[in-house]
Amino acid sequence: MKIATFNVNGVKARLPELLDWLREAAPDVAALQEIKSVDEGFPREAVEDLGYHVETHGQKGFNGVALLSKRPFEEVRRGLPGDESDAQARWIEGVVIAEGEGEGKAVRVCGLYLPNGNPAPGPKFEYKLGWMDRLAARAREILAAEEIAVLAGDYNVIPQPEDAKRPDAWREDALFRPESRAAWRRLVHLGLTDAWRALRADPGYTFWDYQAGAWGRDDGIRIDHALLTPQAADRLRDCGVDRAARAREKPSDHAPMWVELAL
DNA sequence: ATGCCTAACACCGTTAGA
Repeated sequence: MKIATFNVNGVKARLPELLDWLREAAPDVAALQEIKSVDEGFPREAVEDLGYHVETHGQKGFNGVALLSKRPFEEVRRGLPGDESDAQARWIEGVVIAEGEGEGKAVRVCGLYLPNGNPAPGPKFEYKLGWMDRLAARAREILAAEEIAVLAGDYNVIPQPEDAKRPDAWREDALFRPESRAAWRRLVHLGLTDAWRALRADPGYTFWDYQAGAWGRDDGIRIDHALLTPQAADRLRDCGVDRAARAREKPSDHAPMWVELAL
């Protein structure tokens, strides 16, 4: 089962590129971030025509997440628990039953768009760190359930210096500040596996700024991640970044990242 | 030290992204 995450930077502006990628990469499940659309504005029919079930959690103007799956969703939850006053659409999770011999295996897929947090310090940075605390709390519950689960999305965290072409340029940035990286480590150390870090030694950048020719110089950062519960990590077979999506004429500034689980 | 791009909203610029 192939599970992918893709920050599309506007699903309406990115529709042809999204559809081409879905056809070529053919993920079984895809988590989308920054759909920048309300639920009613999501181009649902075009995606359904490719054989996907669609679940959205959108808002007006910015943020917004969605889950796509070739198999129907058994259960969907919208919004990260822990703060009733949080109106930002950054979390959606669902369960799909993997195809296979005998009884199918249930896989929980959580799609997340972690706050950017700039400028730091400041209220946006505090929101980011608070959101990461709530993420850890939800991760603890998921780990306790001992499920096959994947937490995939735009984490807006550069975990380590080797995850940036120019780490010194990011030292003061909310994506790389010590507080953000410490919160990332607290999350992973609950018992999750960073799929890329587990399988690969090469950089695995997933974001290149539109500005200053970052893509042409491969001046990227690795901020889109898939974290796996032990039950999922046991089944991890492969992972990748679809760099071809970033090389297109009208790309998102992120490339899709995916994991393949043996199910 | 700042802008460099891009998308959305709603205007003919501002906010947000990272």
